[in-house]
Amino acid sequence: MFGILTAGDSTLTRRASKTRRLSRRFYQTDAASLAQKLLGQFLVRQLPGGIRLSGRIVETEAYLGEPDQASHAFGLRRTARNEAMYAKPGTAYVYFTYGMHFCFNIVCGKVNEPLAVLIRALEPIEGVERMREQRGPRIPDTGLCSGPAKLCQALQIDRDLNGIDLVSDKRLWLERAPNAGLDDEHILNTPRIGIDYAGSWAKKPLRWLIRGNPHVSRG
DNA sequence: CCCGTGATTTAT
DNA sequence: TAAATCACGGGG
Repeated sequence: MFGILTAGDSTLTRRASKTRRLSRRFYQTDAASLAQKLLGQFLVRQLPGGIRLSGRIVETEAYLGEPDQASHAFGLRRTARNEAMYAKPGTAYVYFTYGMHFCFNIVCGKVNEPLAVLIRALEPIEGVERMREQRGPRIPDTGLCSGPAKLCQALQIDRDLNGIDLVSDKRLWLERAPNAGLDDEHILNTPRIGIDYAGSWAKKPLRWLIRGNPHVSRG
């Protein structure tokens, strides 16, 4: 208690973060648009004990719901697992897969319109040493959050955060970055990863990444 | 390339 | 109830 504050945890930083949090309006759009708008923005995790972790979003994928064979909500499939996809824009959809991994998505569009953006990679910014404790002591910065399950492990995102509102929750939210809103020349658009089963939808270019960024899951 | 891993979904 | 699936990651 009453310890010296580190630079990253300063009162100034925390006050600024309040005014920069992304609002409901930001998420009220289609998944492809949101996926691009998210590049360069900050994902922030507040841990119990006051530790703040954050990263800059460098890779995203859009999942388009009803018509999208790769979406958990394909054909408006609605189950206990994907219920959060039908909630309001700005809701977190966190799911568990392969018996050991979590993935984090941001719901967009409108209520009952199950659109989402998968966050696939971050450039670690705050709390890098804490992330290394979560992920492994020898992992380089470029490997800490370079995949959808890696970033969940690094930021301690699990099923407890499924369904939370990113506009108001105290544990996880997004912040507007000063220099986000990248020009097209700095963005690469490719097919999505790991959805070979999705027929013609497997080929659609619904993945976006910051060109040349070393923190992405694959070049 | 292979395979761990177990919740979730889908088929009987 | 049983079988198949899986928006992954780590190790050859």
